[in-house]
Amino acid sequence: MERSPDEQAIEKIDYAKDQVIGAISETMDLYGVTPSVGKLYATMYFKGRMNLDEMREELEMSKPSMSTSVRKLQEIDMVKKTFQRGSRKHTYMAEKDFFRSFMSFYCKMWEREVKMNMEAIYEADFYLKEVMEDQYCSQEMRDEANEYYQMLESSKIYYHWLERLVESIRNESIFDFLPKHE
Amino acid sequence: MERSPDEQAIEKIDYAKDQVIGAISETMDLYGVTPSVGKLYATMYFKGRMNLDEMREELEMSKPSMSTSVRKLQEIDMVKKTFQRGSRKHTYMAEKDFFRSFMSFYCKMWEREVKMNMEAIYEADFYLKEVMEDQYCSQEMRDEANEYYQMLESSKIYYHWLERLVESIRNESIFDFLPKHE
DNA sequence: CAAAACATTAAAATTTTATTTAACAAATTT
DNA sequence: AAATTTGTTAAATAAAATTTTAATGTTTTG
Repeated sequence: MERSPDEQAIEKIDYAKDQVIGAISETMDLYGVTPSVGKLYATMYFKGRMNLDEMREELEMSKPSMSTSVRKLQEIDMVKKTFQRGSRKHTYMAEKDFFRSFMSFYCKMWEREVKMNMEAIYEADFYLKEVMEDQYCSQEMRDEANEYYQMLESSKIYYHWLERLVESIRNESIFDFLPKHE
Repeated sequence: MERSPDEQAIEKIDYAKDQVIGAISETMDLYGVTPSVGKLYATMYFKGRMNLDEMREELEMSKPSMSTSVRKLQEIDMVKKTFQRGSRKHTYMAEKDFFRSFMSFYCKMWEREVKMNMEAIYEADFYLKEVMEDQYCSQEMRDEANEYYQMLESSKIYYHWLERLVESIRNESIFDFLPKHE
């Protein structure tokens, strides 16, 4: 069975793409997505823009599944909705700049981590202080409260650092420290 | 029903701890662990060292469950095995320095991301180059191969940057740029 | 070295999460 | 405005992951 040079080329290109698609979707668990969502992103990475039917055909999955997957990808800014006139189908495009995905994702996540934990700490601080300052408590109780208070106090250093890390990513000053091109 | 100052203090301290435990375990999805693993870590965070039976009692779960949870936490360096003589039970201690957990976890993950994707890219490059240099292929094929090649080429910039980010965390030069204490 | 204590693995059960089919809603075109 | 196309939600199913009970292995102690 003879194959033309172009037919061989198609095979090679597909193989090349599959390698990269596999690696991307496998490492995308870091971004908290399932393998199939990862595979969708990686597939879109090699395509211009896609509508839901094209995704469904490419991944051989149902349309509602594509709908939810693409929304998850939009939430973490890895896919953008594109406005294509002419067709009335919604079209989407993968964010191809990994720096942007990185920046957007980790900033969001780390901000959430800081916010939730700081709120909890402030609440906890209030009650721990009450115990620490309560003259009618035993010394043991006040010591225990103080111990936890100090732990939380030192964890604040980390959360503030994380806040500044996010800031340095948002304002891109991180790239002064670590340039994109070395 | 009268409660003594110490009884009230216990309640307050427990409430304070629960706030923080809730926040930590809720945000620990970032570290790719389930809520119950997160809750175990957060619980251990407030205890000195614990053995499996103490964990089981505290979280009201089975022992094998604690065994697997604690192993997961060890894998991401958030829990260390401690050697306690006297008792023959294994004891474990939570890593309380969030900087260390951060550094260890993200370095490992990002290194894995770089390694897997770079390997895939090198493999892909090989086949894409073959197509690009094949004189018998149509121009369209060669162009397509080249297009993908360029995409991968530019993604390498990101992976190399990630590599340097990991390095700066490992050698702690990141803290020259962003000191722990601002 | 046998018995006891503890931890881990294996299998089963439960729960959760992902996916699909089917129904519904929204929008566009005729 | 009716009909058609498209997208999303809801309910049902399937798949995967977590948790438990039961069995096994390992270490320590008497």
